[in-house]
Amino acid sequence: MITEVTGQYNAQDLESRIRQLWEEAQTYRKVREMRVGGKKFFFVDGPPYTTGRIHLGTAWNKVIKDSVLRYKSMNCFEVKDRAGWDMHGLPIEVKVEESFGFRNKKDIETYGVDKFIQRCKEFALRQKDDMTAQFKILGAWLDWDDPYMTLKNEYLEAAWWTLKKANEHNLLERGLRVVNWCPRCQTAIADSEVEYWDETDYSIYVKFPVEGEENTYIVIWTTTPWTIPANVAVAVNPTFEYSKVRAWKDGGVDVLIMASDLVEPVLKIGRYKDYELLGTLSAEEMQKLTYTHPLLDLVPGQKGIKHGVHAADFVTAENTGCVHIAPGHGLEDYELGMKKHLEIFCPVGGDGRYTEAAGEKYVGLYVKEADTDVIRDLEEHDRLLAQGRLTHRYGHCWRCKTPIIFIATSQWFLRISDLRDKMLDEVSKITWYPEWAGSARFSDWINNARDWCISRQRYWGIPLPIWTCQKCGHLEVIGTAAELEEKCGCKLSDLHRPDVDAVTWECSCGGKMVRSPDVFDVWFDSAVASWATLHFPSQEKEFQEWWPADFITEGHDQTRGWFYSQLGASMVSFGRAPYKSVLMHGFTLDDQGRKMSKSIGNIVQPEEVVQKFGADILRAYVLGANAPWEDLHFSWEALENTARMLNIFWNAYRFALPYMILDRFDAEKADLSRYEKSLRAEDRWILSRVNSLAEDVTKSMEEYQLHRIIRSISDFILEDLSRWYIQLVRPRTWIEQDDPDKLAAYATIYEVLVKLSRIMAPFTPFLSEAIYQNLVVGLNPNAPPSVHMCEWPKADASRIDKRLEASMSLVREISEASSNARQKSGRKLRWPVSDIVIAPAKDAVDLDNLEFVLKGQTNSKKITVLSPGEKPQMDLEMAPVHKKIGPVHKGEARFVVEALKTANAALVKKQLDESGKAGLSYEGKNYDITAEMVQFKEKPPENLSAAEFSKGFVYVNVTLTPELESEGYSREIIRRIQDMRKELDLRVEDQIRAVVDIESKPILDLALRQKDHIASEVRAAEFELGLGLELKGKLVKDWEIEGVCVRISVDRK
RNA sequence: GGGCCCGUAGCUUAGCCAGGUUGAGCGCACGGCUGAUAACCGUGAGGUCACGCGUUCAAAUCGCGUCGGGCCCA
Repeated sequence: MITEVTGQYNAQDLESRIRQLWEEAQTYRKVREMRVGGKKFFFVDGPPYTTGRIHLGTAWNKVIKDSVLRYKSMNCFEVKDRAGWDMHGLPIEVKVEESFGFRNKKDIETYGVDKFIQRCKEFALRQKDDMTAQFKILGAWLDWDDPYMTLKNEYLEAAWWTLKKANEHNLLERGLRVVNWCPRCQTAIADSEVEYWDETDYSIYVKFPVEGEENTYIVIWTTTPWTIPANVAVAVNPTFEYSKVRAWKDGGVDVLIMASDLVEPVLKIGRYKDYELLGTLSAEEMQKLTYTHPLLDLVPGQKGIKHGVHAADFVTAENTGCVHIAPGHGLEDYELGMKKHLEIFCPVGGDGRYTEAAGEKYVGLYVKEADTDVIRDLEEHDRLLAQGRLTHRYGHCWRCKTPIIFIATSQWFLRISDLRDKMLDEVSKITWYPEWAGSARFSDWINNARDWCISRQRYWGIPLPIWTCQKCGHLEVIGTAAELEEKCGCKLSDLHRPDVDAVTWECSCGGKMVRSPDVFDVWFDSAVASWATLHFPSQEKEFQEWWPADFITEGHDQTRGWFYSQLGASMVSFGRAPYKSVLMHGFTLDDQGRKMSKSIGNIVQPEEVVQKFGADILRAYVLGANAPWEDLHFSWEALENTARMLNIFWNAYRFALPYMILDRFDAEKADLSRYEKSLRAEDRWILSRVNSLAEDVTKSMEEYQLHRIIRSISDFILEDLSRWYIQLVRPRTWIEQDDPDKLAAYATIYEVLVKLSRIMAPFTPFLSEAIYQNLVVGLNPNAPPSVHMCEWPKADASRIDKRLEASMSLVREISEASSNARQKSGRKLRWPVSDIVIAPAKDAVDLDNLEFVLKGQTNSKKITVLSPGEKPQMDLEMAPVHKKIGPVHKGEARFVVEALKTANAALVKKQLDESGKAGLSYEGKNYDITAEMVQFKEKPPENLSAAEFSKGFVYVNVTLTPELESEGYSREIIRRIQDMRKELDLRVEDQIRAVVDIESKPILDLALRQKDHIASEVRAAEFELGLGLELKGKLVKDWEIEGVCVRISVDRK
């Protein structure tokens, strides 16, 4: 049985009710089970990091995922949908460190690595549970009971296995490299973990003394004075010309060498008064120079290093055109160093402090704080040409925000750069939404791909499964726990540090195999998700059946993140991309397009939105606000619009229920096929529209044009269903007997609502379910018990009638135009008009049996459609053309103009048409005019009010007749009695007693003509209409109709 | 310096891939409707579709360039 719903759409109540229903009925599990054996759809959830709180962006992300998966499931796909969690890495270490007040690695070691790891694990698991609850509130149907977690042994093995593969493919390498280094976390960090923002640093110009030339210097510039002790070379651009100048300043004279184009600005900065050019040097000649380190006496490590000049393309025409090279502290420096066989000198330790190699003056100093010491020493050595401050973008550790430094360290690398071309090839095979996400953005990123530093000198992560022999250097990469057991004969219950650190065995050379103490870069964890989630490598079956993934979707930040890391890991192990299609979505920003951040205080929590509006409204909003790949500017106002739209849908649903219940609507009556002959044109129209909607949504969904889906649905609900069909169908629901016309309307509404609930199910799953439960399960206990078990409603082509749809939209336009015309002449819609004339300009207007609809909606007695170009009889207006009248009639011109005002325009036109001239008279005098002296304009006659529509004009005849007036007054009275019924809170079927007293006799007479009609419309069993009547009953009210006082009393019978 | 995206009414946006009258919502003003009604409808004001050049019969849409914003890289 269908139950009546009362009150407004209350999303919170509805959603908690549905959530409970799903839980009790195990709906999610049953939905997934029923699709087993269907075509496979392998989705991999990009694992959110277990921060404990979801934010709007993660909410949007999961809503997209859920909508796609629900859609696929309704399309009978067997969906693989394990949720995933990214649980290792520095962010959690930092959180745990904070909770204990730890400041560095030593504190952790003192506390105990095993306990620290345990805390990290507990922390991650707790956060995961919190976040799961938040995602569930959104209605995200993923497999929350069995998610993949990067901290599980099985998952660790997937990473191990992958590294082993990389090694087999000769893509694993240990080497000295300059890496981004966080001196606080004391670990290498990936390029993608570096955050840039403005920082003010020193900007210094330094003089490097040229060997063998008195008082002569090469001038370099740097923003990192602390790297000067590590300087081993100078780079120059091979195409530049350099100058040697003698320059004077207070207290001395120097010979300086720098790029010719930069001499003047540099000397100005150095406050030199004057200079003379001594000669120029080519880059070739520059390279013959050698120089002495400016702080040679302070830095013992510099002894024995030969300092020369080298050519490098990366040198730009900025500053001095001579670049300070410290291969131990810069990426390009390092590469140049490798190429030119320079010393890789790095007198800085992992803690960011100088080592002994930097000399006793600097040892132990934190490099960022040593800048001033270095500058002072350069100054004392007379090697400082100038110093200043400069604000520029500088990299920071994304976790602890410490400015990073570059140092040369020994790390493990995957040789991704070797795979660049193959990767690009794979990228082109993937389907990207939007297309440019792959062809432009991602390809560009891959073009710049460098080798991937996968080692981190930390604790909470997947341990590197690399063991090396302490004696012979033999290297083994272990792929699984079983393999490790075999090697060492021991069994580990947990593969994390520190237990795994203790595992050793004897090398064939007799030496000891010891694990490399590093852990994986956390990006490597999620990189293996697509096979780890299939329990590979511990099981192979699932992997064979499902891999690679059909679909993934993440934000555009993942271009350099998960899209990339997955591709990299997959290339080294499988030589192909691990996913077939990618939807790249945007970021959630605030309403002004700014990032949501704590410092601005503009963060919106999804929880807050759900509390205020409910999950469905949040879902519909984020899906529909804009194209998925664009950034979403969150707006509460827009959210309210979405809420309004769904509320109207709710009202539309609610509208028919009382009538259906009253008429004992049942499964048999709901069967639309019984009414084929009784369907009205408007019924066929809305059925056509809902099927067109299914077609449109299907098409948009195939292209992941999610915003278009919500837009189509919203248009359908507001325009077609609420504003139009329900208005049309209303009077039919008031018919009292079991009339086929009424039943056909019910069946139509029923069909539309049921279909709509299915179309909306992937996007607003709660609301759809609630409506489905009532309408479908309520009538038919054998129906699928959830809307999410239904099949996706394919468009029924036999119901789609594009001609009818086109005609209806014309009818709507004409109807709007006629409202417009009525408004112009002050004729309310409640008052009928005798006729409406439609005058198309060019194309014929095809009303396709909708004349009846048009009559009803325009409240008119007759509709006339003219042929294209034809018009109703028009009044003709004339206007004088002064420019033409003046020269001919001269002094009497103004009389001609006066004459035109009173002349009959039609007659004048006739004369002009026939003879080319017309005679006018003014105060007894006659004037002749020619056609050019007058301009004619057509004007609708007084009784016709006109308005334009897309195909021409609509003319409404507003002439009143007693019949029309009588109807108008009766409708005024009906409406007021209905209003009073409402006030009395009467039920639709209740009968009343009513008395209407009208103080004006003529109007009373008009109303009396419709007395019976009024009585039946308001269900009045007793009805009096007259003058000076006694008002009796519960409710008495005075009204004013068209300036006349009307007193009405209403009471229940 | 390079790559990508974006720039449409006061605000938020659709349309752009596939060229053919810029469409909506919010807000504002006026009017209407009333058996869904703490709703709803109509009308009005408000647009150099960032700017310039080009292709074309035709450009918000395609191409080139400029400016502004964002993200990423260097």
